[in-house]
Amino acid sequence: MAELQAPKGVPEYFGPRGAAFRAVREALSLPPQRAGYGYVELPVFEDTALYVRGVGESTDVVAKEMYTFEDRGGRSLSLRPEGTAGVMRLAIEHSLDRGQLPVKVWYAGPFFRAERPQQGRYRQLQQVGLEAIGSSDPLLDAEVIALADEGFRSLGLVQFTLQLTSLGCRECRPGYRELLQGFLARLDLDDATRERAAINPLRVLDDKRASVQQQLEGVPYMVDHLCADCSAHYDAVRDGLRRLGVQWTEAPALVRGLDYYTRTAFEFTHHLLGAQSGIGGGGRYDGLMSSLGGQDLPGIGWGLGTDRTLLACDAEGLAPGAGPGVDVFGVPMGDEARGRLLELGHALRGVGVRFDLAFGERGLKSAMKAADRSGAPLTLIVGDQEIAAGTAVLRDMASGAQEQVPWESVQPIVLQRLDSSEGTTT
RNA sequence: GUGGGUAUAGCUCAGCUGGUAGAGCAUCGCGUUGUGGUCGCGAGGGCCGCGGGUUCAAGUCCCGUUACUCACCCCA
Repeated sequence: MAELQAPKGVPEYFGPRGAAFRAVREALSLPPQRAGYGYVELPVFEDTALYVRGVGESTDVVAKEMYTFEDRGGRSLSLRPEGTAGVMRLAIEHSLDRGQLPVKVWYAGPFFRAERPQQGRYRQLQQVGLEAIGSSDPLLDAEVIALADEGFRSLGLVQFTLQLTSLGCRECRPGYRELLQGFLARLDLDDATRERAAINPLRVLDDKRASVQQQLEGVPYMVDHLCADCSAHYDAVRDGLRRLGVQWTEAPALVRGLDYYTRTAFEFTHHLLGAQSGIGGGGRYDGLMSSLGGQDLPGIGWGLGTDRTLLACDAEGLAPGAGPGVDVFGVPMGDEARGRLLELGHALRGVGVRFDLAFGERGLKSAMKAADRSGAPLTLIVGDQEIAAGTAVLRDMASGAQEQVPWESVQPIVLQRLDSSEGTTT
């Protein structure tokens, strides 16, 4: 056991796993990029008050899962537990809300929650997120949802469901909330649940315990008590999803852990993941910006779990980012050959060929072994004979076929071979 | 925060009723001259998580502790 270990609950990715992780992140962030979302790089920590006001004081995320600390100036800071609040702050601070609307941004990176770790639940979790601020068009909701769906599908995932509901607005939610609290008050619940029912009654709906679920028979749902506007909005969202060919399941008991959600709320659930099955989720947050001191602009967004999406890929037998890391591997015999291959490789990289080289003084055999392990389809072998003849040996690793190539024509020939074997990537 | 499980080689694990440690994979080398993947041979690598106890003797039994892990809670 190593003396120094990574902090508890922090996943690390390296080797093929690192490639897979990166591939997942890219796949999830590609749809937003193609839809005109701009990249934002956000701070990893913010003023604690931002999360208390934005995410909600009563949420578990803020109440007991934040990494909060004081800096040297006595300011209370917190590692970001989610991304939306930070984007709102950035948009307000830099007056993005005064410009072209909607403001569409995406981001990716680590978030932090001090939870007890388990499969798919980490203290440092990775997300790809997106926010669209300044439009309440229900078709935007549909598009936002479709962009998430597209990301998952582009990885080859199919064993997941989109759960969809509407959480109402400040007009219809209070009435429903009272109705629900009235219902919950008559149930036999433990203290903790009773308290939750008082603070955020919606939360009780997705309690997984059978003892609670049995009693929820006949509970009123928000979707059945939407005001006319919310109801029309929800209909239009569903219509948009139909146009985009996105399938969903009505999930009236769906609850989001963050307080700011209004109207459209959704979650992507993977069927093969066990307890931590949510691979992404989001929704509308029409009152959030004004509550943080900005204009009263509506917004919608999502966060997709990069770690969990990778686990979902595992579960479905998918291997994102697999394949060789380089196209050509250099096998030198002798110092002069190594130096020449270093130069040649540099030039090859310049035209987009991925190249690696057997560094160090090693024998041909061992260098060939390294070439094999690199996965490169082509190997360039150079020794004294080749130097004398002004050539290099180009070996096709799959077939074992070798050819003498004039030094000056190595580059075009390599490009041609890579092109014809079509196994190239960027 | 609440419950359960597991800690032995880099990785995956075996080690039955206590007798001072094994396999597969991986790594490195060899199988003669400048050729990888297959095959054969060999080598390196372990305070058996940590601390205490029982015993002539503990990887093995008991207690504690720490870490990991799964589930609840919560969420990505």
